[in-house]
Amino acid sequence: MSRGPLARLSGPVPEVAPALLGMRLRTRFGGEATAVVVTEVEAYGGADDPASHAHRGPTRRNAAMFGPPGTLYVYRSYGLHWCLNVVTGPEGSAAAVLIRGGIPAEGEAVMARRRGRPDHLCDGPGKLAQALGVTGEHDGTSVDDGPVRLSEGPAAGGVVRATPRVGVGRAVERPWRFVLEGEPLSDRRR
DNA sequence: CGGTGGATTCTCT
DNA sequence: GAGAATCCACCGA
Repeated sequence: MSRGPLARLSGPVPEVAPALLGMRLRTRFGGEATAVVVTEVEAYGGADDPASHAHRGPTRRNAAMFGPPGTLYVYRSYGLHWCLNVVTGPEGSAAAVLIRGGIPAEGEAVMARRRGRPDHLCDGPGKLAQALGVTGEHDGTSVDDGPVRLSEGPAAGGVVRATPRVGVGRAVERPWRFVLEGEPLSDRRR
């Protein structure tokens, strides 16, 4: 991966994460395409980040985190939800960006069907993965040429706000959650 | 080899 | 605002 939209995946993860805001995340399964524009992300480091799944080194679950930039890392959360991350690399460093929220951009009806409701389609990491149809079977695939792809989104004009990460007790001093301000993220507190 | 708790979400009060 | 639902990787024994 050397050029194109994915080139911005290279660099320190706290800098790469906000650069993903405004990008388009798209899936297509069985002829049904869905996509969102990313509006909320969180950066996670590797061994140096006590809040990261990779903090204690490679395991079977987090193996994808150690892959090259653009690798998808999908894990199960609280036993029932899937959460989707994009590895930023460099390979072996296990840095990744958790996609926490977005705005429906394509296939909204399909997303609503998968979610079982017409609203709150992707305003949370578990909801976003469900709406896009992303599950553990996509863990380790590439957002460059896999079933889940990241591409240039609409011109991003919003202001980026940085806050502490959600649900993370350790390393609270790192404001590694980034939100595209002014977007209709409804009732999200925190 | 069993207990534990999490980068969450939904429903009900 | 609180509690339940529900899985499995990880840790301690």
